[in-house]
Amino acid sequence: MTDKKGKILNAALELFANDGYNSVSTNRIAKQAGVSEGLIFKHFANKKGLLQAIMDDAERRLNEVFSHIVFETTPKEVIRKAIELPYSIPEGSYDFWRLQFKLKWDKEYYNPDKMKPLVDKLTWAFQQLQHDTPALEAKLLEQTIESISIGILRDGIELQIPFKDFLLEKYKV
Amino acid sequence: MTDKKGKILNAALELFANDGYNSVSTNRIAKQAGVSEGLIFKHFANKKGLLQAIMDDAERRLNEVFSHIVFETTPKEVIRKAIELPYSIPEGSYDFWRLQFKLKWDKEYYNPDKMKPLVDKLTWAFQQLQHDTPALEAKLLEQTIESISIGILRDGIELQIPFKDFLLEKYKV
DNA sequence: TACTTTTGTAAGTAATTACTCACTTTTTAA
DNA sequence: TTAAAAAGTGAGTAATTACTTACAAAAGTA
Repeated sequence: MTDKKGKILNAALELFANDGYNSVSTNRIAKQAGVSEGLIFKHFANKKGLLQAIMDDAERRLNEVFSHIVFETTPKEVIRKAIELPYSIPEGSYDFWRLQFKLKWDKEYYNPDKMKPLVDKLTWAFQQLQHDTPALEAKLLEQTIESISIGILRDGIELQIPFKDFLLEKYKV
Repeated sequence: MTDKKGKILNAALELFANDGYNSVSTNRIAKQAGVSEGLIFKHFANKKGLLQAIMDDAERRLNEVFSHIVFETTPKEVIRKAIELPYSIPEGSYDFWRLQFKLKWDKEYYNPDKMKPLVDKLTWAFQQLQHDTPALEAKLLEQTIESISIGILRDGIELQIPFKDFLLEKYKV
């Protein structure tokens, strides 16, 4: 039980995240995973299927992340947890999330509705707090959270730390 | 004087912006440009040199864009013009700017200092306006402007229109 | 004019690509 | 225990890749 399928997935994830899907050959994935190239095609129909397997995980993980916020009942807690979101990404999953953001530039995988549960909940929160344009406030905060996430995934968390308290104070949460 | 060099550059720009550098073959570029593949290598040392030629243009264009803001003398005008920046991107140059944002995920071309002139000027503006943490305010606004730009380049300007007045009002400019 | 340089082409090239196939080893289950 | 299924290998393959080269047309220049 050496879980070579898992080794392939991990190798592909790391390489795709760092160099991009098209820059990574199946040969390189096999070498990094320590398996024969043929095995990749036993477990996944083709190279795209390998990427798809990674992407299938993404929706699950994203909803898991959102669930902590969506089930929150007080508006201020919703906003606070949303701001804290990027800072709670485990370092071990940086590759995974960096790949997700990278693929947002890929027509095939870009889906603007992925963030909808978060935006909807934020809209609700700003509505509760009597904001004039809750939908715009929500979208703005979502974009800010995404920007911070991108900063963390690209340059590490240190540079983004000051933003946390700055935002918590700005939104008074 | 058919300017085949220009045709190559335009074809490469469009294809790189839409499909990504690594997904586009020199063969495809030549076909799109209506030239022989060999001519690409007469004008540009190699495929990377072709991308580099496009990138060389970027710094010039970015500084040109920033110059309108940097020479502004009143803080409110600086902030207002910064917010209006994404909305003034000419449609004809969407491919160009989309490629720039896409390449931010590429270690070879990512340079966090590219936005420094804008951030510096915004910091100055918030300082003039007596903000407690002008550097953080500036970085936040810069990120917002980037997010809006990305939204425009990816999905078109319509969805981002409401943000313009929303932000101008929020920043009271 | 003549000659040199630049611009252009078309047919190559070796290397790499995603993927297949014949085969062996290991695991599962009746 | 045994047979079938699954996991795994390594040597293929045709197509595509970035790039070269030999040569022709056009443009610049004396």
